[in-house]
Amino acid sequence: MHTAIADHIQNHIQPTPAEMHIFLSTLNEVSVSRGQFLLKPGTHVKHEYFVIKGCLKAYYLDVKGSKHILQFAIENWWIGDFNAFYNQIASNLYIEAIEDAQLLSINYDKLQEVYEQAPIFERYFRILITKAFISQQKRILSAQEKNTQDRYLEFCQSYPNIENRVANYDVANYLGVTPENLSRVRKALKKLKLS
Amino acid sequence: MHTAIADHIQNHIQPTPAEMHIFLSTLNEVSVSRGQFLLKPGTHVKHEYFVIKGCLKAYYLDVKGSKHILQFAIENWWIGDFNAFYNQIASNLYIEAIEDAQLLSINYDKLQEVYEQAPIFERYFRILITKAFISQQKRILSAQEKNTQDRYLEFCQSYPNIENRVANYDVANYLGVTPENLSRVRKALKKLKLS
DNA sequence: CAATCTTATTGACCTATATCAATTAGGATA
DNA sequence: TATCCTAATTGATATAGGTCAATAAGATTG
Repeated sequence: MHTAIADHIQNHIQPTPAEMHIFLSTLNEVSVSRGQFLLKPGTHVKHEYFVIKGCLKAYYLDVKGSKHILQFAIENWWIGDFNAFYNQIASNLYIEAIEDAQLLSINYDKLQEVYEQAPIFERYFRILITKAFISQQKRILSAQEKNTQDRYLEFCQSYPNIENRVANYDVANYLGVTPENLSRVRKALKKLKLS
Repeated sequence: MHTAIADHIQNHIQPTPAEMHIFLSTLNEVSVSRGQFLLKPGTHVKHEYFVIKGCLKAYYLDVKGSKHILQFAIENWWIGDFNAFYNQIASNLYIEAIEDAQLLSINYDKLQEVYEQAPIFERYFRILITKAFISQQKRILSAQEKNTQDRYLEFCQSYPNIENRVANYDVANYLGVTPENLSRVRKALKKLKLS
């Protein structure tokens, strides 16, 4: 039942069976249907989530009320409001299911206990956050040095088949451009492919 | 001599004196003068650096040869090519001293030993990278939702007094805008202050 | 299979920022 | 202090992408 996350863990660290058990026994199963929210702004963030099945997005609304997508998550990704979770403050994110989703949640207090009892999991999360940091850095750079077309192509490569799972307006939003602009870029790309 | 970093560590974790000793004894002192490089592209990255004194910038050149600044570092900041260090691959960054600088370096292999002998330091770096991740996320969002003027004001707040230590063209570069644009923004802000 | 609702596309126009080219202002150096 | 040299500013113009409004194309539902 927890094989997906056990595999994910073993791809990053080598815990003993006892340590693995300590971690896995803290997890809880959660399901959300398409359109439902795992988290809304103002909530005290007690959990982070590992995606077993489905697709979700994390976003917030800025002062002008515009939406900004921070992250998509599909199978084998962690999703959450890392800032609010880490600092144990109220969330300012929405996490919404784009498809019906099954997840595993980890509770903040229980995670602190895991860190005491099985410190190897400090390493697991250190590695995950390091990877997230690096890929986020690439996102900043990409936004600075590339135009919409190149960023869209890059996005399609790093999230393969995502086009079929995520609406174009959400992709546009993630890239920080308007749906209209993305539409024109996609049109230009189609033309290129044909010729 | 190592009090600055010992303080920094103690602000994040509570190691035993023995653990602290293990960590501190792996550090080496490094000095670079203004204009000199701590790291250049193509180098195998063996170290990350903690700034005791001075100011540095980390940047890279994109395919068109344009420069992009990823990070400034001043006293009590860590700086390095985290991607290359973590993955133990060749760097693609320049790290250059903007002021004469004194640093402490930590070696990759020695850090792995520290992790084995004093696992509490997994936590130290997990916390640091988490904070870096969060502040980087704010940088992405800021670039998406704000114009140059608001981003410049935000920058001045998060790096206080940096104006006196960093050239405007480097600030502009960090913000992802041209020096000309930043100059106009600064002019507009001066007018506002006067009236 | 209509009717309705949502998403995507297209067109016309606008704006923030980039680009290119001078010019000015400060620091460093002789 | 005069001379360089680099950084900052200013002006004129170009452009990618935004905004607003109108269709068109898919989905979804009764």
